[in-house]
Amino acid sequence: MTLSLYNTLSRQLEEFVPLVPGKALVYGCGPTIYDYPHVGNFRSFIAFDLLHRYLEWSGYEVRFVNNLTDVDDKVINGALAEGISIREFTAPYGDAFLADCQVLGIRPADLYPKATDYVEAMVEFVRRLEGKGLAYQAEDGSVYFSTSGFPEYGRLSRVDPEAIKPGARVSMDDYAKEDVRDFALWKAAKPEDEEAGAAWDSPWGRGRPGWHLECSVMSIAELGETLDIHLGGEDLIFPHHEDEIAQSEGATGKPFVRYWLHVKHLRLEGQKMSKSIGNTVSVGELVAHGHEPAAIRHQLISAQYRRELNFTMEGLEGSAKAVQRLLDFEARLSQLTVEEGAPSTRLPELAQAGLDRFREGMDDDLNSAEALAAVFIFLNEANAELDKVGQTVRTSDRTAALEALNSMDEVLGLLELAREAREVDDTTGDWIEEQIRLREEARKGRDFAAADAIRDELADRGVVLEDSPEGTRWKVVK
RNA sequence: GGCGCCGUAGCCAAGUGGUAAGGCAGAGGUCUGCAAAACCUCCAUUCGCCGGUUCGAAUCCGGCCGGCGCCUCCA
Repeated sequence: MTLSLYNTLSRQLEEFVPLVPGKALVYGCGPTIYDYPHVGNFRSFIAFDLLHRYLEWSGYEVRFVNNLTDVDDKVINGALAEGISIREFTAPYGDAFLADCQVLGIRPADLYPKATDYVEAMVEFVRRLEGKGLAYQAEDGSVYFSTSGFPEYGRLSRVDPEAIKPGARVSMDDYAKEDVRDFALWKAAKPEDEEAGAAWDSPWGRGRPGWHLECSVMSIAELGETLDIHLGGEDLIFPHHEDEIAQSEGATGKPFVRYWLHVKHLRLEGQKMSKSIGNTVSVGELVAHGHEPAAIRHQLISAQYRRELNFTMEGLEGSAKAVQRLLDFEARLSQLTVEEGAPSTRLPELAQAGLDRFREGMDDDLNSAEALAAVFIFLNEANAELDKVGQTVRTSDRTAALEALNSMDEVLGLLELAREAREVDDTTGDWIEEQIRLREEARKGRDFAAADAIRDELADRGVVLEDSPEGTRWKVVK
């Protein structure tokens, strides 16, 4: 089996065949940093991360570029409102995005290009389009893409070019362009743009790049004229990605992107999450309310990226339990007693079956729900096997089980986050061990009230004790 | 109006022609001083509704009902 991806361009599942064998060039449309990101945004970025991780897991050499859009209308308006430059205005939002990425265990991209660092290349790009007769400067001083020169326009979004006519939703009044479908490549600077530090010199006078142009130029600059995979939220299909294709292919004459993947928007408690409804929730807010990052990540990957997913607080509680269960399973495996001569178990066979099922799920257009199920089926069967065979197993059996679990987690990224959240410093660890010793003495003296008091006190601090024939274990719970 | 998606148990969610994964919640049991963890058993004869195709459909086709997205800044 090989990886299949649903390509928005063909509206079909296609086998992933990269341009250069063994390598994958991936571009993710990142956030416009005009505000703090919310969990809805992170459904997309975690989907990007799943692809990033899975490609690497599958042996591809991946170059992953995730841009930050730091100049557009919203950025400029925000900067003006605060009386600062766009650079000052966007900095905290860009930092917040990267910080939340780290909180959720998103593997860093190879590069996070900012649009404002590529303005020269953007100007060059527009000149290139001009040279091909695909760009014109209108009376308002802005430069537009000439859609009529690109017959393929509309192929991605399947919008009928003829259907886009001036009407209720698209007004021609505000524009000097020749055709409603034409879009700005370069916007002539207004006094406000100058004030916000969002204007650059160009052959067409002072101005700033158009939003769609930014992604085309950054992706081509960093990945080449044809890239393998371009990611984004479903809202970007039209017009953003449609326009990217038109510009890019218009300029280069080459296919721009081989696979277009779009992530479905997240719902929150059954409702669309949006700033206008006022129901957005940030990662930081969730964490502040005691929800651990691993649980947030779990819920965000509990459905495949292309399916509807309803993010709920109830679901988050369930996700936290599921994460704890993974952790308990790992702890159980780690604490097994190993002995070379121990009887063989079904562990290696179960581990292999789990990995196979996991791969099958992920190969099927990154079906993370299926991949997650594979992990839990393995967990259930391995636990049952261990209940049967007891505490002592062969070294190779334990290793097979642990390696399978951790291998799957290299893609899911849940255990690594959960472990991190439960780290305890040595002093605290020693204190906990001492409490356990005191409790053990009380138990031996059959003073269960004293023993339970110690256990309760630890529980209040998030430390749960588990008695077993091998002694008392402790764990941190979230 | 145009393009598109979805409707599976209390909740979340796989499965897209061969007789319903997984997670959470719930009930009973084993283990335990009691717990915790784990395991065992149970928890949708049924997949929005109605027709059709088929030996066979949650899966294909048609109709209806319901929910949602994009078309406008939005991951």
